[in-house]
Amino acid sequence: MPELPEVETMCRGIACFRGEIIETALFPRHTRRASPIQPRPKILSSKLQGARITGITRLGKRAILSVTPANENNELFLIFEPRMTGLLLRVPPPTEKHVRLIARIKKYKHPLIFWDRRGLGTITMVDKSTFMSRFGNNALGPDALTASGPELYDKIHHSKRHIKVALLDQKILAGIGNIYASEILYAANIDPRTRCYRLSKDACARIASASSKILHHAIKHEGSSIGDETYRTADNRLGRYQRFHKVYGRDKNKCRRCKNDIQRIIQTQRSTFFCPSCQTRY
DNA sequence: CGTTCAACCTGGGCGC
DNA sequence: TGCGCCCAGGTTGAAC
Repeated sequence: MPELPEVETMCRGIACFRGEIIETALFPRHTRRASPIQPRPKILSSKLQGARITGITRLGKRAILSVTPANENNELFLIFEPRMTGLLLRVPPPTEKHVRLIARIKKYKHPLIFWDRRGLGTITMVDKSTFMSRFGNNALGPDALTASGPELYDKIHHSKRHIKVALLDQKILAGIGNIYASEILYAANIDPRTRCYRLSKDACARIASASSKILHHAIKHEGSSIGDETYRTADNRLGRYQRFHKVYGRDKNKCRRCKNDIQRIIQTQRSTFFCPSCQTRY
């Protein structure tokens, strides 16, 4: 679910907790352990108890809380990876059933909650050096909100992959997922099946600029909420950017620009939406 | 080497 | 109604 705009909105929604102290951290049910570096709930609880939240930032599609444990000076990083259905909430969750973390915050009536229906999301904690090696510039491309055309061109001009598939690769640009990849390519007038090496510097500049524009616009409208058990803001409201989608989920509808049919195709097992007449293939 | 694919999960929607 | 199947915003590591 959450891509860059949704995770950015979550981070802004819980920004009030910056500087505050975590009283207790409970893990009421299993949270998937996707990596051996992921500390067990017991360890997480003890590190978080009494810790101060010193920063709340987004890195690609992850939300990062910088925390300083009660009896330590070193800063640790608590990393939330929502994947498909994870939410960070500061109000009561949609159901109690899928609550994965309850962090009581001093001075606040409601705790910080990580809620995840499908349970594919992860919560991990690392020190600074592990953070840099796992999530630094080698592991992640430049942020899709601010990346430039030349940066994108450098990353992809040698590649045979379809541009849509490359945009989903977090090492190329960080933050783009399946919804915004389709929307960005529509805005840049580029067919998602175009091979990367065929894209000119100018075309890469159009993609970078469309990426920045669309993601900023989506943040302004607090992300995209589609379907029922869907993305919510930290105070449990729906996002509104789905109203602005030009192609995603609009197959069998008409292109708003040219009135031809929007098409849905499958690329590496995932849906891509585009307008064959507005988006040119190079 | 670059690229693709199955697996990780739950639950809603659909056809029979 | 109910069952089985398909599908969904992401990431990873194994397989090709």
